[in-house]
Amino acid sequence: MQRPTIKTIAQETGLSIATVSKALKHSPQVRPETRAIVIEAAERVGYELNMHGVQLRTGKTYQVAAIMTAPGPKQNEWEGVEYAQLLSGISWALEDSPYRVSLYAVRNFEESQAIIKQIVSLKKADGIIISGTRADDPRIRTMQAADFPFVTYGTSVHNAPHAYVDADNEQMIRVSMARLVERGHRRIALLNPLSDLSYGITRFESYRRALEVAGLPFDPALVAHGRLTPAFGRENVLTMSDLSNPPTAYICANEASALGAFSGFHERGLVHGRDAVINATDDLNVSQYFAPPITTYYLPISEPSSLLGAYILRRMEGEPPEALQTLLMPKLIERCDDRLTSKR
Amino acid sequence: MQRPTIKTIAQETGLSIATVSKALKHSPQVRPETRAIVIEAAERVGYELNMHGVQLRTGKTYQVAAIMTAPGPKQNEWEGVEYAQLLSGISWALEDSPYRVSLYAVRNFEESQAIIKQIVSLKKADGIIISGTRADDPRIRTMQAADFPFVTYGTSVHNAPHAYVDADNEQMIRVSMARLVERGHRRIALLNPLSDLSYGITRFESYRRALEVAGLPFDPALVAHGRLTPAFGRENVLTMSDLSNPPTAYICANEASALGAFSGFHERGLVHGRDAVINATDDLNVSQYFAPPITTYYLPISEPSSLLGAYILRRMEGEPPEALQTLLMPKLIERCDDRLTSKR
DNA sequence: ACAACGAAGTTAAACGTTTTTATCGTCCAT
DNA sequence: ATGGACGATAAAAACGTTTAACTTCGTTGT
Repeated sequence: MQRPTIKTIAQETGLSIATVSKALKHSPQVRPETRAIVIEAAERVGYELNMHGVQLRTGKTYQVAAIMTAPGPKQNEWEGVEYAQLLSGISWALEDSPYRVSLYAVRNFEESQAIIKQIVSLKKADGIIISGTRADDPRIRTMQAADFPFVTYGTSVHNAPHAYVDADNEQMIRVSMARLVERGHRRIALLNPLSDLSYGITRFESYRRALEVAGLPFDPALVAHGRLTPAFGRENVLTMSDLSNPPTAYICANEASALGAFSGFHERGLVHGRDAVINATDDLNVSQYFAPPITTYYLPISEPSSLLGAYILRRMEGEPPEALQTLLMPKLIERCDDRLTSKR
Repeated sequence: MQRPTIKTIAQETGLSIATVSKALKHSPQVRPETRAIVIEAAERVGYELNMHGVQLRTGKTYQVAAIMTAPGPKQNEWEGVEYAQLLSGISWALEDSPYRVSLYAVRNFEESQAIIKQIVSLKKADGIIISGTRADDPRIRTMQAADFPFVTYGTSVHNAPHAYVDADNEQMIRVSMARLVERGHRRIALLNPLSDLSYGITRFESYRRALEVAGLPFDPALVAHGRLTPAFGRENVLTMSDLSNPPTAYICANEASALGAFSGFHERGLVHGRDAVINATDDLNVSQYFAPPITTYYLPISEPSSLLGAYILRRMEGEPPEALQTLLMPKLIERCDDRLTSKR
C-alpha cells in the first residue's frame, strides 16, 4: 500500500499529472468541472501533498526558523522561561498555514549570528524570527542584505525598516516613573537588561528623560545592567540597599529579577511597602503570587507571539515590512499603592 | 551564481554524479584517491548537501517532532515554563546530527494525539518526543503500532517497552516523606499533578506507601491533583490550612505550585518554618530565591533534556528501546531544617 | 472559407539526490 | 590463450512535484 501521489489521481481520473497538479492548486487553467473530478478522486484515495517533492521543485522549505537564545546547558537559571509561551504562540499562529516552526537553540549572540548566516545562505528556512535585538544588529543587516523575510521581537535602529513586535518600553518606563515620583519616590533604581540590547537602551533613555522631567538627579549607582536572572535582582538589591542613600523603589525588567529582588529584601530584612517597593514588567502573570503581590506592567506574552507568527507569514508573502511594526503597551496592574508607609 | 550540486563536482572532476555521491558518503565502492579528489573539489566549490534532494529520494525528513503541550493562548499562567530549557537541551543534543527540532504546540491531550497520528501516518518527522505521559497512553500505542521511533519524558506501563527519561518520582517521594516524618511531621500534604498523568500516579502511590511505612493514616483531604500552576498551589494551601487539623508540610510537585503555596501562606499569615513548611521538586533552581529559600529535590532540566535528544537519535538509528530507559534521581538541597520551631 | 486566437489539456523537463544495474578493464586460474 | 571474477566507475532510473512549451480543438473576425 503505497501512499497516493498525483500520479495515482492521474490514473484514477484519466487526466495528466500536470492537470491534476494545477487543479489541486486552483489554477485558472483548468475547468471547474475537471477540478471537481480531481478533488473528488483526491479525497477518495486519501491523497496528501508530499512536501518533499514541492520543496525540491520550488526550493521553498515551508519552515520558519525560530532562533532561541538560551543559556548554556550547565547554567540552570530561571532565564528565558517566557520562550515556551513565545514559541507556542508562534506555532499556533502558523497552524493553518503549511509552515512549521523549526527550532534553533543558540547559546549566545555570536552563535545566533552564525546560524542566521547559514539559514540565509543555504535557504534552510523561508523566514526567521529572532529576539534580543541590538540597536545596530548585524543579524538584521545580514537578512536585509539577502532580502530574507524576518521579524524581530524587539526594535532596532536601521536605515532600512523591518518588521518587528515589541513592548512599548519607552512609554512603560515613562508612565512607571511618573507614577512612582507622584507617590513620593525620589530614589528609583532601574534593574535593566544588558546594555547592548535595544530595549535596554530604550528603557535607560526613557529613565533618564523621566528623571529630567521630574527634576531629579541621575545617579549611576541606581542603574544596573545584566542578564535578567533572579541572581541579578538579588545582588543588586543587596548592594543598592547598602548605599548611604538607598533607593525606595526598584523597577525590574522582568519577573525573574523581581523574584530575586524579593530574595534580596528578605536577606536584608527589608519590608516591601515600608522600606522600598518593587515594580516589574511581567509577561507570565506571576507577580500576583509574590508575597506581597506587586504592581506590574503586564503584557500577556500571547499577544506579541501571535503577532510574530502573523507577521512572518505576511512577510513571506512579500508584504512590505513598514506595515508590520507594532509596539504593544503593557497594562498597568496596581497591586500595591506603592507609597511608603513610613518615611525612611 | 547557482548553488553547487554534486553535478558541479562531477563536471569539475570528470567523474559521474554517482561516484561523487558515493565518495561523499564514504562508500567503500570508491577508491581512496578518487574520494580525495572529490572531497577537494567539493571544498573548492563550496558544496553543501541539499537536503530536499535526499529527502525526496530517501523519504527521510531529518526532523524530530517535539510535541509541546502548553495552555491555550488566552490562559496566561506560569505553566510549562520549563519547556524552554527542555527544548534547547534537545536542540543542542541534535546539534551535530543532520536532524532539526520541529515544534508542534498543542493545547491538550486530544490535540497531541491527533498530531501524532498525522506525523506518523504522513511521515512528517523521523522521530517524536512527547511529555506528559499517561499510565496507559494511547499515543504510545499509536507510535508502537507503526514502529515509529519515539522517546517520552515520563514513564508509562505498556506491554511493549519504550524509550523514556524521567525523574525517579517513586524514590523522590519516598525519601522526601521519610525525611519529613523524621523531622516530626505527621500531617503531610501532597500537591500532585493531574491524576491521569503517569508521574502523578507514581507519586501518589509512593506517598501512600510512605504513610504506611511510617504508620500514619491516609487522609484524602491532604492530597490535591491539578494543573501545576501557582493558582493551584495557592488555593490548596488556603483550603488545607483551614482544616481543623491542617498539614505541617506541603510537598509541591514543581516550583510554580510552590510559589503559589507561598502566596497562600502570605494570605493566611502563615510563617514558613513556624506553622508549616514547603518542599518542592525543582528543575530551574528557582526556589533558592524564595523567601525563605526552601528545601527542594533539584533535577537540572538540562540532564533529562539532553538525554531525550540522545535517545531519540539512537532510536532512529534502530537501537532497541530497552537500553534507552533512564530514571534520574534529583539531588536533595536542604535549604531549611524543616523542623517546626514551635509545635502548633 | 480561412487565418488567428483562446481555452483546456498534455508532454516533457527539471529540481538534487540515492541506488540498482550495466560497463569496462585488469588480474588470475586454468 | 581463454574464461571468469573482481574492482572501480558510469549510466540510468527513481522519488513527487511544478511549469514552460506544446498540442488540440472549437470559436471568432474578416
